[in-house]
Amino acid sequence: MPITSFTEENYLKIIYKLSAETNAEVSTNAVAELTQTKAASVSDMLRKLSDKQLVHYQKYQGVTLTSEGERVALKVIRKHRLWEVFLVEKLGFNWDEVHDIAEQLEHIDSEELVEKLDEFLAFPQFDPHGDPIPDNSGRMPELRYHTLAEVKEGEAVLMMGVSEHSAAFLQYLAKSGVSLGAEIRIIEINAFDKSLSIQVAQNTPQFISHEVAKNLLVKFK
Amino acid sequence: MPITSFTEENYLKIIYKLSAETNAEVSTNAVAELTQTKAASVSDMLRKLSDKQLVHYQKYQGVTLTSEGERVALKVIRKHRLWEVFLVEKLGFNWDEVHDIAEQLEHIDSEELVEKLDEFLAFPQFDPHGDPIPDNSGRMPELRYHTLAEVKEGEAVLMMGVSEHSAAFLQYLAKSGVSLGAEIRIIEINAFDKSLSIQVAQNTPQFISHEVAKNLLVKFK
DNA sequence: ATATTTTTTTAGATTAATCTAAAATTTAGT
DNA sequence: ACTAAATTTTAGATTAATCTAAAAAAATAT
Ligand SMILES: [Mn+2]
Ligand SMILES: [Mn+2]
Ligand SMILES: [Mn+2]
Ligand SMILES: [Mn+2]
Repeated sequence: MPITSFTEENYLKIIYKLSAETNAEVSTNAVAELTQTKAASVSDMLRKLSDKQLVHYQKYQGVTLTSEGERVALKVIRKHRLWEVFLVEKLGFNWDEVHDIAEQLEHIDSEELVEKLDEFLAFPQFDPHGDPIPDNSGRMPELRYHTLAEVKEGEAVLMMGVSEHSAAFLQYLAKSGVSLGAEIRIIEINAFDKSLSIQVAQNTPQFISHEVAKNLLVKFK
Repeated sequence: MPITSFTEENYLKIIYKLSAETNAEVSTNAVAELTQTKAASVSDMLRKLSDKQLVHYQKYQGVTLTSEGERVALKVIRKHRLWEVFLVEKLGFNWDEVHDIAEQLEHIDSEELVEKLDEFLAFPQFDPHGDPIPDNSGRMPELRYHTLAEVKEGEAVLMMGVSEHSAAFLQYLAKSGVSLGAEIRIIEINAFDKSLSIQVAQNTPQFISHEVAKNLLVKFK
């Protein structure tokens, strides 16, 4: 009954994300990697989404969303992030446990449900990972955060989000006391491997790798 | 990843319901009517469910659930009813608006989600239509309610549920002030067509048809 | 500029769930 | 007990989403 299948919605969401990262046409292989399918399957699906006017697609030239495709993608992302807030705020899940469940809930088809859920959650602006939640017309703030890897010695910033969403990474952060809104001060940066000593809130300083720092989104106070 | 598809789950739920009503083998046509498919499609699916050991099925002899099939069906019914409670109690939906949404939510696959939802709702025993919610091992109370059509003139009963779940019927009841727990007194029964005059709580008496009375589940005080 | 490598598309199958039309079986009516 | 009617199953297609292998196109490297 909905116009788009679960599968089509997942493709649109992935094309949206890749396209937002690069601001360019998305390659068949890039989509195949994220959908966990083969390039041949992606080619088939792109032709189909193109027939439905959800993507602009020229053979061998990559794919971008049409405005209708983007509208659908943003609706799915809105639902995904609202459900994540519900799971964490209301049901008590940890932020590393909600992704797979939200991956299912994002396809539930009911406008009224989304609007009532939004209201029940008091119209949250961000999901548990700091990602902005599109409003019901698809708008969301352009966030211009920095990564912790860009911050200089001695400076203090606020933790605003993550750019890596794996459970392993999120669990590691939780164990390290790094949560949304926490203050992080750079004590020292190792000149050799760019690893850092940081202080989270008033805790004792700890070491983190450059790799970790690159995936932490922060803003200056 | 789950062992059963949405489609298979819907078939199992329907076989469970038909089989609970009649205490006998369920016919192919009966399943076809509720799944909104053709008998040929049902035959195919029954063979498949039988291969998966979820139903006992002998060609031309009807179908019943195996204990594993019943376990799966009860899990789906548990989820359906818990989500309905959530939609009504937490999100403010009316009891006639929740069925189609729960029909989707019942297939979300996460044990932890169901258990946390149950806890969040304070372990409800009944859904918004008075139907009992199976516990996490599939047990639910055998309810021996009567229909309002069996009650005699002058007697008063408590409204406990409905056996018809259409939006039209539920909206009609809501407009008539008939909700779960309400006291209903039979003022008069028309000897010709068995229509009744009833008083709900302290409201002014009103007429309802025998057909309506047959679909109201009540218990004596 | 041509050859090699990489990427992408097409061709041809497969699986799940459905359909229509025809055949088989069961049930019901005399 | 037969015959007719109803029910159920099978045969053969169709659609969505996927795959592997082969062909085509684009990108890269000498
Ligand atoms: Mn998804
Ligand atoms: Mn998130
Ligand atoms: Mn369902
Ligand atoms: Mn219900």
